[in-house]
Amino acid sequence: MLNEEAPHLLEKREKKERRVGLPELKNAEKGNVVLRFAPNPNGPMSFGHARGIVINGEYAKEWDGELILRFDDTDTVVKPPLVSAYKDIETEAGWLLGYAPHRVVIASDQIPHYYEHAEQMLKAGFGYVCRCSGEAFKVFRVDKTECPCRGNSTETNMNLWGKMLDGTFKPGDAVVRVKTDMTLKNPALRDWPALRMQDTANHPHPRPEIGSTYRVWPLLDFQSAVEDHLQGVTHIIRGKDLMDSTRKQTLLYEHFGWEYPETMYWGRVKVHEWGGFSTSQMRRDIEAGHFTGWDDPRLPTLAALQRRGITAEALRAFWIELGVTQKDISVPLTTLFSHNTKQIDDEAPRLAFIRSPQQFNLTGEHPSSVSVDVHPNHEEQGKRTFDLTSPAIWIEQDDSAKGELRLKGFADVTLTGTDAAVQSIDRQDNRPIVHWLSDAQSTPGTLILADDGELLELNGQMEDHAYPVGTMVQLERIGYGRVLSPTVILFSHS
RNA sequence: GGCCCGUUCGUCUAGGGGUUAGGACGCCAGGUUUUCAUCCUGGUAGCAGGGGUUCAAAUCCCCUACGGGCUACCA
Repeated sequence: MLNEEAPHLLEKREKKERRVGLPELKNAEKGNVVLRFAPNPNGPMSFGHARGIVINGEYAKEWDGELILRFDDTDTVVKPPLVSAYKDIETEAGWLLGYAPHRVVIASDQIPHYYEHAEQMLKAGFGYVCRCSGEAFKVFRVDKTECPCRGNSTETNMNLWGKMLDGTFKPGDAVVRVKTDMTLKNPALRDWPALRMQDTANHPHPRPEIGSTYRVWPLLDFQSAVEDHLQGVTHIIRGKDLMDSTRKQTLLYEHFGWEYPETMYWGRVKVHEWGGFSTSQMRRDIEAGHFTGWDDPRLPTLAALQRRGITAEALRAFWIELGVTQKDISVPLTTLFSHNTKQIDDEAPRLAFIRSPQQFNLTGEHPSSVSVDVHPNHEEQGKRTFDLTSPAIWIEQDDSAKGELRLKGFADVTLTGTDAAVQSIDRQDNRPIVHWLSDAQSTPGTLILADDGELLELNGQMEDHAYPVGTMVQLERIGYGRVLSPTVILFSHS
């Protein structure tokens, strides 16, 4: 009866299930999904790029689809590509994804295709060569009036196009525009520029195989639109700053008679601990020697994060959790670190590092050696043994001020002068438990930490170990770090 | 100036007409632990503001405020 009177009351219940993971991909067909991630290779990737790779990559995996890594390297003057970045980005993408991108496309290799489509556009009459300056055209755009070039005949357009190609025109003399409608409500869409000329004689494309070969280059909206069609992209997921780009490209797709892919957008992300870093600025700062390189731990690059020991799994979990909301957000790095802790803690061997080490001499009755677990939750990882036949031990200065201490895993001691008198091997009271080292099993070492824009090198006493470079360890009572050498550890996070 | 997008616990996120508004991080309390780690248990706290539609609004509409973006011969 309820079913007849008020069916909606019964239907509601199942809608309450909470979604886990990424939202549903609209109009997706298993095995027939093509996504792409399209960075400008003007430097290695930074934290924000990871979102593009992770989100697109996860959808590709989920739908048995393909992920295209596309280098949008069509500017040689304002944001010139960095030759080494192509390879770096591809490697980093593979690391982050856990699989190699299915296809790699380099826009600068595709120029002939873009020319073909530009000519097709000119011949079909939905594009024209515009000889107005940028400033002059801005007036037309604001006033909703058509520029005189808009009325060019096909012959005129083809003639002018030829002059762009053969170098009769110089950069700034002419651009190819897509005819939309100068009265469109959104000024950003009015007869937008599709191709322009670049001074590749003085600003050759950094890829030697391209160099100064082309004078005419497509702009992002045109290049991306044509390439997405050529590659059969079905879904575009990118930042919402490109929303108007979608609208421009949709107008072009209508001219060509193509169907525009499904789109999704994410909002702007700021990381509380990092201000605004731009790839171009980082590149200048590195070249000026302000940073040690792209993997300088102070930098928000993927290389730096990887060097610090942030795992690809943690990065993926982090971005998947943020999803694809269009909200502009500001997230703390601690969220990423929390994901990372979950990834590494179970494996990370424990190690002692004594900051501001003070040496004491053990006195009183005690065993000649003591063993503690490599990992408290995993006995199978073995023991660390400290030889105590020689009395020298190390304790952190801050701890030594406390006077009465429990040396972790060993004994209760009382500090007097430079003596550490063993009072009891068993724990007798609730005095503070501190980490310590025997002089015999330790050497001077360094803990490097990136703190508030500074690179600090903390010297101290490092427990001897044979872990290979790259091992993530947990420094007792300090936090996680990555082994850079037997005596140097790069602090990761607490 | 024009146009576009957004606003749910401190932070991030789920939910998109009827929910005790769920989860994660953080924080607090307790437990395990010879690390201020990990792990477990519990607690804390939220629908930007104002109108409207509706029996019913966090959810739909309008306005305002705030945040972000585009309007480049950058991507």
